[in-house]
Amino acid sequence: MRNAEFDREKVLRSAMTAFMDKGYGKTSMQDLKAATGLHPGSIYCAFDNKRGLLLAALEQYRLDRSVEFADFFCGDEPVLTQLKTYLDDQVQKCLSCDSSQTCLLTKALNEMAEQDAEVQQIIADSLAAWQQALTQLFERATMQGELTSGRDCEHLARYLAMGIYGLRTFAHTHPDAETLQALADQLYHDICA
Amino acid sequence: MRNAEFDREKVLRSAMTAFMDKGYGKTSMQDLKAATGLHPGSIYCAFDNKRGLLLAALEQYRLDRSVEFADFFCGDEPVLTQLKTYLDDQVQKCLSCDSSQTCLLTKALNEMAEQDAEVQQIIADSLAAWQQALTQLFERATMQGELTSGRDCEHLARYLAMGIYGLRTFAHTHPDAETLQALADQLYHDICA
DNA sequence: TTGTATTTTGAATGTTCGTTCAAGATATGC
DNA sequence: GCATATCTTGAACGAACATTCAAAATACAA
Repeated sequence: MRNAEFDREKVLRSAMTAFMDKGYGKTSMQDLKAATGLHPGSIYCAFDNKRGLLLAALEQYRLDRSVEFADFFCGDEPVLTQLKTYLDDQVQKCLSCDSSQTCLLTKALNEMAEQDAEVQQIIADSLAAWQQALTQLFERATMQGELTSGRDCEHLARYLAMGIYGLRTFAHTHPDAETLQALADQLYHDICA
Repeated sequence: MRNAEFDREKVLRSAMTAFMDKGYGKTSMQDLKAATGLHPGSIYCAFDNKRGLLLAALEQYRLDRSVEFADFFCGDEPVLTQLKTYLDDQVQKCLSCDSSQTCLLTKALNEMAEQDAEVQQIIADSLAAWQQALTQLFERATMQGELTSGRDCEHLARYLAMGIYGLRTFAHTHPDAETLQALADQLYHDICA
């Protein structure tokens, strides 16, 4: 006879950035209360517990990133041109100071791998879906003659994923634009040339 | 009038693996007591506090890795052959199930970046030293004609570092030998060919 | 307007944490 | 063998934590 008052997506996005800021372990319920505007009881009512909120946030993150990804590759420019734009955007995200631009999936993966098998599996599934989308991208590029045929698209996708993971970690110690852009450029070159 | 009874290096290596297992935040003093065999009071006496123990462990880790690195590149084979061996060993470490083979530096960096500036700086310094060693490797390879001259050795080193960072994260979701080896092989090829 | 099912609220709970400290143990110098 | 400086021990501390719950508030159906 009464509906929840809060906006679920807004709450989840707030929780996302809170988790990205401090990591899951160091984000207290007080932090989450401050970030989401929800009192502890409401969080427990809606998401069971802190871990449930993380799971929901991970799912929302996957969704948001999936939409963002589609936007990058919906135009009618050559696929590889779109990929270059995508990579440049990754560099910009690495440069951004605010931590809401880091990847929640890899952050949580690094923090909780081997501690919480279920969370690890959920993250692995999301990352696998991303890699599959990258694979389809290279297949499209091959079909349109942008890539010499006969190349292993799945391998290319994995290599690109590895490069982006590495770029993110690298950026933690070398957050200057020139260096990161040079690395991204070489990565693009090694994959597409 | 009385010396400490424990072996400092052993204690630090135990603490290292404890931190690598659970991460800094989730490793409790009880865990550290169990891992090191030292009672809380002794830890506080020797390292001030939990954070001090981390700092000491990070330093020991840097030292250990530095020695290990030198061992890989002390022979008289071609530098690039040694590098290939080094990379293959990285793959093996990624495959190893026991978490004591993960990199304490990147693990701590991912966990504490932007939360503890001093720790971040110490880690960044260690990683920078590693990258400089890689740079010198490429310079040696160039001088010995294994690499076409005129290449930017610092850029090569950064690219290799990025690749290894990425390989580690990638391994968290795809821990199979073939895939990782293929990525490492391509990384080697892209750098040395 | 009234009744009721549901949400919101925030104080209280029990647990676990990092840290401290005083008492006990022991190696070393005399 | 005695004295003493140092280390070891582990119980105890307050703070912070995730979680619970009963009371208050509120939207909706009738």
